[in-house]
Amino acid sequence: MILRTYAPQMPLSMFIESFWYMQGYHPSHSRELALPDGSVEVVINLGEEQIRLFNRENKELLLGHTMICGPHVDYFVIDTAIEATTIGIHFKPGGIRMFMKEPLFELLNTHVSLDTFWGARANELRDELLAAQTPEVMFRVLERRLLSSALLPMERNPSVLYALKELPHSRVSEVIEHIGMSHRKFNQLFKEEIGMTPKQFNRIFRFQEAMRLIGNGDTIIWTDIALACGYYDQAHFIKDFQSFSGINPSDYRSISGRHHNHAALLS
DNA sequence: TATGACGCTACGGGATGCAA
DNA sequence: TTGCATCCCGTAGCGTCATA
Repeated sequence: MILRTYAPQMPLSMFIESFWYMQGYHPSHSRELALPDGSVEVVINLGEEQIRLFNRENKELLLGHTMICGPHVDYFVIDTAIEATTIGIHFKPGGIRMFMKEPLFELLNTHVSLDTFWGARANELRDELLAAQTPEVMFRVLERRLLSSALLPMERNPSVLYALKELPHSRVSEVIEHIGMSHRKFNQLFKEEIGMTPKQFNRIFRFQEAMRLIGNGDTIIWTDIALACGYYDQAHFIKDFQSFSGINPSDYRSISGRHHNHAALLS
């Protein structure tokens, strides 16, 4: 399998975590659990077949060759059999707002074809990527295309940036009080920019932190993981983990895959 | 259009039980 | 002892409505 990643330069780095390219990923399992991380991803399939996913209710979603994976607080399932060659843009929380006018909460827990928002530009981008010879050239194509389509001025809302920094270890009410907005106004702004409520973001961040610790640890003591991530105890940690992933932490540890946000489904 | 008041819901704190 | 599951209760978070 070939996997390449690239972190774009300023000013794109304010909005985008990384570009990635994957070729020849043929795992033994046919489906993969994708766990919520609160961010948005654009995925472009460079192969022939359409992108195929399944939501939490196991409902099939066929999405053509390009899609936006909206901010998720739910898990979904990827059909790995058709994911032969793909390239993607991993946005920072709320980062995609620089490239679309619509409020991000419309994309919560959804996948939509990229052309819904980008029109003909979506297919033009895919055509240009198909013509590129190497992943490095593709990354430059993405960089150039995104820079030319960004909404100006390229800057982020300071209140939302402050909240993103503080929410993981502060109460929502404290953050809102410091910003000096009414809770309703701030929640509306946060949902438009990030796609979910401040509390949902807080919980997702903690869930992500737990998965990172599980991935890094040789011997796992679940109580330690729970406390380190800010859960009151192991019981609440498990409950939260199941609500976000549909599986319990020990199962996750035994099936976690190519990335801590992905886990192989064996049946 | 923004905000205060209010009520509902979901989450967090705490306790406990069961199985391996 | 550890991991998982469930329950109860108080309250933070969030949505709705009325009002300025």
